[in-house]
Parts: sequence; structure tokens; C-alpha cells
Amino acid sequence: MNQIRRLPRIGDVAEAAGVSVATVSRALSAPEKLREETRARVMEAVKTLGYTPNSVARQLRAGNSQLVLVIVPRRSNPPFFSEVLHGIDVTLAEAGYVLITGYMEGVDRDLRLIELATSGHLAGLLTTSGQLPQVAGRSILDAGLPAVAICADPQVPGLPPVLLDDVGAARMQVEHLLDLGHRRIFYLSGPTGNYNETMRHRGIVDAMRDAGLGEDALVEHPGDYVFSGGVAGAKAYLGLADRPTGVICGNDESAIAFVKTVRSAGVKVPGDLSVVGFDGIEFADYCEPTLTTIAQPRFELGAAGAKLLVDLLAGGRLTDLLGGRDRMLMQGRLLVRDSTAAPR
Amino acid sequence: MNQIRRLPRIGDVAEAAGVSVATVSRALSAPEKLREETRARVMEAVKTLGYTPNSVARQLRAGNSQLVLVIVPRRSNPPFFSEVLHGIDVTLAEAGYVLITGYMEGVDRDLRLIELATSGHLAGLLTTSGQLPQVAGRSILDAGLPAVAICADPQVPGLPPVLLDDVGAARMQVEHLLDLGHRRIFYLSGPTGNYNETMRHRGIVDAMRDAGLGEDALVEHPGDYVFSGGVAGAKAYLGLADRPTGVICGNDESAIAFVKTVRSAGVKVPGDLSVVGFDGIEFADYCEPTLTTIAQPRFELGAAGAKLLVDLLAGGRLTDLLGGRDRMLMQGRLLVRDSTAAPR
DNA sequence: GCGATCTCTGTAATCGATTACATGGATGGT
DNA sequence: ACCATCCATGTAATCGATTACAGAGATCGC
Repeated sequence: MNQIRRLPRIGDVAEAAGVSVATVSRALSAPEKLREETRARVMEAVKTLGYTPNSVARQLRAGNSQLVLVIVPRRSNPPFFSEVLHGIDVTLAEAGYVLITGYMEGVDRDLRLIELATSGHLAGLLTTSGQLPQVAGRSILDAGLPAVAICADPQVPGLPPVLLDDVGAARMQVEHLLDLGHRRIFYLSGPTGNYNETMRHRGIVDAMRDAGLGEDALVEHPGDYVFSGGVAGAKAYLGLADRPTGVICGNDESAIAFVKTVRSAGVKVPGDLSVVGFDGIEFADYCEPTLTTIAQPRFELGAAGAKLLVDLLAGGRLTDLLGGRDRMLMQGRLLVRDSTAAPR
Repeated sequence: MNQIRRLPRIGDVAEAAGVSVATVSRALSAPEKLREETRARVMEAVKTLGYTPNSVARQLRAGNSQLVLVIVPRRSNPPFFSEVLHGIDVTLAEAGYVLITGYMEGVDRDLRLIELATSGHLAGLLTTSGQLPQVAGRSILDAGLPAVAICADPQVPGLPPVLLDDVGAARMQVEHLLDLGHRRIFYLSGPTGNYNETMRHRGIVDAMRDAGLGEDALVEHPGDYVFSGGVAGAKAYLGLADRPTGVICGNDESAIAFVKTVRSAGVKVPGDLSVVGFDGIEFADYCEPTLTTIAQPRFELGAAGAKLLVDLLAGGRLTDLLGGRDRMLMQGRLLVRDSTAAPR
């Protein structure tokens, strides 16, 4: 049903070349074991028939796969993750692996991912989500696949994360605003409980404390990294009696919606209010005004995470690969643009 | 190497339940053939051991796969395609299939996709690219997999496309500007040769002609659907001696960059100039001014394309499924926002 | 009471590759 | 001339499931 036309098998090639199937197999995977002339004859037949090994059969016998599953939350900031996936894809391709994207959302869906992981199809696992598929007591980790987390930390032993130094990046956001002369900051956070959010929150609080500012200098409002949360955050901000002049948003998407909303209400950015975003997506350079933000090395985060998994699959030991640490941290970069200025 | 821990096999379950492997297999895939008591005993053992069938082995024997490959150009408008992929994913999941995303870019990469297609892993193929992987005389279609194109038309017999009615949508763009009173239009196109571009261009030219406007009423500039092309298009526009008051951009991304650039040069939108985009991505509602655009039913396009493939895999005949036509067309919707107004 | 029929379960072939082991022919040393 | 060695290739077991076919009991009709 699936195949319209019957594909050639190894036996067909063997017959055409007048050799055994073992010889065909060797011609493809261990050519040095064959006489040059035999090998040439086999390759000729391979070409004529257009033969490609059935990797399902190969995988069943050899027990190893070329497929790596990347778990991506379904609603996950496409402009950001597309670049991370690009880095993953390029790195896996170089190492001979193929990327499978698995979108995670509901319980049913997650069960499917768990089954895929335990199905024998996969060589390894990457996750960009801190929450892993876990249904009815079964976890995706039960499959025992080598795994790496990218831009997320599921906090599972043996599942090393490759992360941005969120604490340091958040400090940079605060210090930038303080350097400009702002003394009170409104923080539109990410989702409560989210790992990145927790770290960034810590960086902000630390930086405020180090600057000698009291608790009332920081006004927090819970957000969720999406447009609608940016709008809601802006409305909350506009409702404040005594508005801080500095605003830090959990990511660029919510920052862009925040700015749009306060401007509609007549608030000038950066005149009345300076806004700093997080992520460094391309749109942040085309909104009005262009957004000061933290650029994450998105491609590099993906590439480093994929490289770590590839090394793990090649038999590397985690402690060696991470130099004894339990995670890999990369640095963000502050991009100063038009949404921040000294307060009036 | 891949598996850290040995996963239970069907034989282990059979032993634990005191039955044969055939009985275990039947308990899972044809429970009605078993006595209730036997089935219960087997399921008990399955649960205790945490057994999941190895689908590589199943696939080898049964010859059918649950995996569908979606080919996505690597640099492809993430805010747009993420929603299309969402529609595909939901639909495939409902039908019991798993989505694999294959990013297409270079020649090497494409060879990998071709090999994946001929490897026996896949049930079917979806493409969101008009150009299909084709390396050294081998095409990805050689695998003989059922395939459907979404938002693209490779113009290959037997590969039905599910598309937006680009011609009609482009007419809507023109008619909107003409209705407002604009008489000359600057068109920042998509990449030359691109299928969508060809259709939209036709719609624009037709609409202008139908309105009785001459050839000099349309000024065309080649674009490429990305930010940088929008900036370049804006510079070209600014350099014109006699600037049209209406602008149509190939997509939202380039429209947003276009607007940003002309505004930096002091041109007022929509005061001096009205701009219409294409796609209806979320950002179009958060830029300054909000962008009048054509909303594509992105989720629905993905879902319809996936549904068509699922029906094809179930043995449906193409002519029946398409009602005798050779393609499936969906309609765009004009979203009138703040970037368009009557000319001064 | 005995064969026919039906229900349930087991035996073994099969999917398409990989690979340990066997084999046969060539080479070479004594 | 004979045996050891080596190289190239073939034979057949194997991976883990599915399923056609066979066989063993149970049920039933006459």
C-alpha cells in the first residue's frame, strides 16, 4: 500500500552482479574487504538498479539508528527556535544523523512521542522543553536514550543542559537600565516555574540588590512570553499609580506587544519609558522603536547541544565532554538600540 | 551503544505470561481473537515489564510505516510555516502518523533526504517547497511514496498541491488600494520563478488591467520575501522620481521592513503611502502602523494537505479526493488595518 | 458415540539487511 | 610435494516483530 513500486532489494543486486548478498553488503559498508574488480561489478549493479539499502532492516539487525528526535513545545516562539533548530540540524547532518522534530503539546501527543522513543527508531533525544513527555507513569526517558537539553533544563540526572547564562544576561539588562539612570524597574516575567524565568528573575533581583536598590524599586508582573501577555502586562503597567521608567520584558515577543500597547496609550518610548527585551529575534530590529535586547547565540546553542549528543552517541563520557561541570553555559550579548535612553 | 538498558522483547512478555509470542502479538493488535482471560494475563505482563513493541521490527515485517516526512526549506518564514506545520502535525497525529521535519538546503543535505525517503522508514511525503531534492539524477520521488505539496506547486504529475488562491488574493490587494483611490502601485515581488510569486503577479496584472489602468500604473521591483529584501525594495522606491502612493509587498516580513525603512526616511505611512502585505503573521498586528494584509488560512492549509495525504495512504484515489480537479485551492482574507488609507 | 465445526493457541516462515563462521583457491616456505 | 597461511567470497544465523497454517480441545448434531 505504501510503496507504489517495488524497490530493489539486496538480493536483486546480488543476482545482477552474480555474487552473494554478503558481498553486496560488504561492497557498501566495508569495500576494503573486497577485490577491486568484484566491488566495481557490485557498484555497477547498485547503480543500474538504483538500489538503496532498506535502513529499517539495517537498523533492526545492527541495532543503531541515524534518527535523533528533537522535542519542541508546539507553541514556542518560532522566530527564536527556528534558528536553534537550524544549528541542531546542521550539526547532526555533519555527523550523519537525521533530525526529527516532535511537537509536544497535549497528553495524547506526548504518549505518541514516548512510543516513538521506545520504538527502536531513535539514536538519541534532544529537548528544548523543560517538561518532558510523561504519561501514566511512563516517561520518555524510560527508553534509555542518550539525551541532551537545549535552552531548557529538565533537571534530570544524566540529561545535561546546554543553556544561556540567563542570570548573567538578566544582570546585563538591569545594569544597562541603571547605567542610563533609571532607578525603578517594571519586570514583565516569563511563565512562573519556567527554568529560564527562574534564572532571569534571580539575575534581576541580584543585580538590583548589588546596586543597593530596595525591594520597592522592582515591580513584577507575571507574563508568558507571548504577544497577548505583552499586551496584558502593558495594561497592568499603565494602571500603576507611580510608573517605573525602566521595563524589562521576558522576551522580545512580549516586549514588542508591550511597547505597541503603551504607545497606543500615548506613552513615549524611550521618552517616558525604556524597554529591554530578550532573545534578539530579527523582528526586534524592525519594530518601532527598534528594541534594545539580549541577543542569544541561537544557532550556536543548537549546534553545541547537538554536538554534545553526537559525542555522547560516539561513546564519549559526559564528565569528560563537559569538563567536569554539569552543564554548558553560553553568554548573551546586549544589543543597545532605540527603545532605551536616559529617563527624562 | 544506543540503548543503555536492554528493552523487553515480545519473547520476554510471552515467557512472563506463559504463552507464545504469537499470542502476545495478537493481544496487542487483534485482541478479539483471544479469550478474555488470556488477553488479561498478557496485558498484565506487558504492563509489568513496560513492554513497547519495537516498531522497527514491526515495520520491516508489516511493510508499513507511521512516519511522514515534511520537507521545509531551511530559510522559510518561520512565523508563517510554524502554523502550517501545526496544522499538519495535528492532522497526522489524529490519523496515527508521526511527523518528521526535514530541512532542505544544500545539495548534500538533499541527498540525505532522498536516502531517507528510499530507506523504507516513511509512509508518505509532504513538501512545502516547490523545488524537490534532486541530486545526481536521483529524485526524492523515485522512492515512489505518496506525496502532497502544501503552499507550493512542484508541478509534478501525481503530486497534488494544496494552495492558497494566490491570484484571487493578489486581486484583493489591488482592489483594496484602488478602492481607496490609489492609481499607481509599486509592487515589491517575491523571488522570480517562485510559484506563489508567479500567481500573485498574475493576479495583480489582471486586476490592474480589469480596472483599465495602463502598464505605467504598475512599478515592479524584485524582492525575496525577507527583511533585507524589504529594505532594498524601500530604497529603490525612495529613489523613484514619481512615487506611486500604493505599495504591495510579496509578504509581511518584507512589508514590515519596507515600512520601517521608508518611515526612517520621513515618509508617512499611510499618509504619503499605503502598504499591503501578504500572509497575516502575528507580527503584522504589532508593527507600526499595523499592517493591512492578506490572511492565509495557515493552519487549515497544513491540515487539508495532511488530510489529503492520509486519505491517499488509506487507499483513496486522487481524482475522487480532489473531486476531479488537479489541486485544492483555499481562499485568503483581506485584513484592513492602519497601513492603508486614501491618498492625500 | 463419533465426525464436523469452531475456538483458541502454538509453530515456524518471513520481512531485508548484517556478520560470524565456513570454505575454497592461491601463495609460499621447506 | 605438502602443509600452513591468507585472502576473497559464500552460507546461514540473527535482529524482533507479524501471520499463515497447523493442531488441540470443546461443542454439537444426529
